[in-house]
Amino acid sequence: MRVSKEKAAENRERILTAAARLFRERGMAVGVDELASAAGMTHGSLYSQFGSKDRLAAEALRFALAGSAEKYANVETLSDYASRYLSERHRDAPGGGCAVAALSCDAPRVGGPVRRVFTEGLLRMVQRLSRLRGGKAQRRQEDQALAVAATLVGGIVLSRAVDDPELSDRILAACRISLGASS
Amino acid sequence: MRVSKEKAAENRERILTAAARLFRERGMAVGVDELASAAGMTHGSLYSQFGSKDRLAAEALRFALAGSAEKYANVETLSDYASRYLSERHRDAPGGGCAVAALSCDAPRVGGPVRRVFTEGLLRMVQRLSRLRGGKAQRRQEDQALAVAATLVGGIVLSRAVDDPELSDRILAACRISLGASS
DNA sequence: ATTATCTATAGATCTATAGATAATGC
DNA sequence: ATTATCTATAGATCTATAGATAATGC
Repeated sequence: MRVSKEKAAENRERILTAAARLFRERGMAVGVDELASAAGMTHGSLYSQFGSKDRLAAEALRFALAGSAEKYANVETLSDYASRYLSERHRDAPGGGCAVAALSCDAPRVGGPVRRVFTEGLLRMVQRLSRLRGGKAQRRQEDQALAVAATLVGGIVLSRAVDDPELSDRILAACRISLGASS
Repeated sequence: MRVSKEKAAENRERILTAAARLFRERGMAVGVDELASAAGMTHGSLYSQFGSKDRLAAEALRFALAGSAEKYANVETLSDYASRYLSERHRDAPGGGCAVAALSCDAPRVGGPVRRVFTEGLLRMVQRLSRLRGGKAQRRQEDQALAVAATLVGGIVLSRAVDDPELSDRILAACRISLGASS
């Protein structure tokens, strides 16, 4: 049964919202059927809108990255950025968190568009970080921002990976301190 | 057809060797059938030896981690460690490289034994790193080593994830410099 | 007429198990 | 007698497609 253009666009956004969460929580291992039912639809509909799981993943990733960029738009210092990024809160909510961190290990294993969008997302993050830095030469700033991004992503990824909560907290704290955040 | 105890142990090691490589290359997404055939066996045999895919994964991960620990045993400075860990060579050979980096995103999604072994592997890496550091208080040394490990893992993971070779090289170089390695 | 959605299903693949086979090790 | 391995298969799940349905938008 066909729905209105309006309604269809709304459905599309509901799919993207659900998919952005599920892909971040479970990586590419999430199934199309679950993606569809999480958005209250059947997978058939999802295929007629996106064509393939990969294309949906690429769009959902773009959607997720845009949301994160917005969240960090008003951060003014590297210390603030690190405090927020390397927080227990961020660690415990991967479905709403940084998609670069969530999909960093899946990215090399998937092809084409998803990887492209991933790379663009990382670059945006690095450019944001490099602007928080002091007034050195721009190329040098960006290089430093790349290393900062590695510490951020590595820190949150490892804090989620270990099965010892105390160690997990310690990882976050150590990375925050290493990046000059207060605690 | 039964084989000798000797031959069976040899087969077991061949399975572990193949599995350690495949799990690092493809994460938990690799299938039991492929694991078996990469070791020149059928999956039935693999099940009678390991019981489940998860148990095989845990053993293969332990095997992979032991191999990496050995590789870095004779490294004497953090600078050397970083130069080797964050090398193009390591990036381009995930199947033989650090299993902590290769499975860091899968770890939070798998349960029990695999995650346990992963955590132990990270701890061993951190202890190794903390001993390369100067003579500060031990706890503080370990905290710094945690941040160093995050930069190492984040750096190699991101360098593998992006689809731009030049950017990939830049990530590695920036992290090496950030950790005090020469180039 | 167009099209968003659903139903049904194909075809592949995945983990796991049961039972047969055949050589070892007692 | 034990057991490492293989064959065959169960049962679930996965991605994808074809065709029907029914409401929109012209």
